[in-house]
Amino acid sequence: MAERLSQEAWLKAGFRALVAKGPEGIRIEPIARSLGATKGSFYWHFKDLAAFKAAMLAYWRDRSTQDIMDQADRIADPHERLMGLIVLALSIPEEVGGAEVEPAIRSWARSSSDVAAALADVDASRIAYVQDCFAKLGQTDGTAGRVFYSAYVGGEMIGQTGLPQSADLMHLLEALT
Amino acid sequence: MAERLSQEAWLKAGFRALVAKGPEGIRIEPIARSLGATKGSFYWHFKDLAAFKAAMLAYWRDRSTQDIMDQADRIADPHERLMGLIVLALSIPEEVGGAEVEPAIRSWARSSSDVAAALADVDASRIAYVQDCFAKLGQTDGTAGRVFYSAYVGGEMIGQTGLPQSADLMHLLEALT
DNA sequence: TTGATTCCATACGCTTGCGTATGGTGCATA
DNA sequence: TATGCACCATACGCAAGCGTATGGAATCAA
Repeated sequence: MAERLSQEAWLKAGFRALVAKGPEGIRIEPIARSLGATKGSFYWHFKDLAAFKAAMLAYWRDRSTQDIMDQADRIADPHERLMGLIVLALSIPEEVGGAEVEPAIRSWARSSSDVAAALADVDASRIAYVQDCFAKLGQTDGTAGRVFYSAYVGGEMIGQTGLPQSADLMHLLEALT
Repeated sequence: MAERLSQEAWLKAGFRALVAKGPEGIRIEPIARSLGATKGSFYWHFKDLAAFKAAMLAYWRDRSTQDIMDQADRIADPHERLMGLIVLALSIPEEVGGAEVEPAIRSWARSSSDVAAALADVDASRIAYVQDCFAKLGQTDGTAGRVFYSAYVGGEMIGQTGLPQSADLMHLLEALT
């Protein structure tokens, strides 16, 4: 733990703290200790705590929206695409904190309007994307996408993970089409 | 704001702080200021911060589980009961903080294992109750209850409130039966 | 080798909140 | 009216974290 640290190493440690302790866990000195470093390193890489949090948000946003949709876009059939979306969304790589990150960010959004705004954007674009898939399947009333995405988010929040959740979502997908 | 304060007044102020600022908003001195009082009053009514948080948790737990189910139990028809449950769950009285309290508690659970345990219990008993209603409607595979409750929780977290959310849940109820 | 640059540790002052100790005020009861 | 108790304010020491200032080690260039 004594080697040089990069910005990204700090950011990942920030997400680890966020997941483990919640938004109030994002504190400079405890994170520094978890890295075997001190504040000196932090203030070299980031201006202050606000800049660090903004960098975390940008880091998460870049990797959790467009990436997944780009992958899903390669699946032609809308029904298959929705099923693929479930798998993709539930298998977030561990390097950005795994599936626990998103509920943690959803918590964080409650105490930061910046995070709330970013999350609202992400939610809206995801819902639009899912709704578009449902529209191609003949569901035009506009509720199916929201309901399906709500079930996904709710499953995340009640601690359901992995196979059981994707099975439930598959079941819901059948019921909605 | 200069009159005598009760335990309940402190608890309600605690929930207001929780909703407004998140779990880290539950701090003695800021809450005291919001009440126009000082720590002296707090430490008369509560042993310390941990006891205060435990009291908040008990307060919420008592009012958000059994109460709603008792009311719903008075509706005989399972289908009508599920629809009534939606209305009841989405119209939490403002005196305990309104519909915002539950997402806030869900956030809080991420940083406190006590809260997480209480919330898991509440979720489990609600899912069991909803699933029982679905069972009476012929849904015996056990996923409908979880899916329906997930959609409810997800709608809460996405920031959907009031009429739109209940309309979506009604729609889902039709699709699942 | 020497100088410059990058990266980090240490030390300091400041603020905020926790918990305690102690004194004061108003209301009840005798 | 006097006395006791319930309720609260004030003041203190303590700990933790933020941001800054400054010096030192490592690395690369010239």
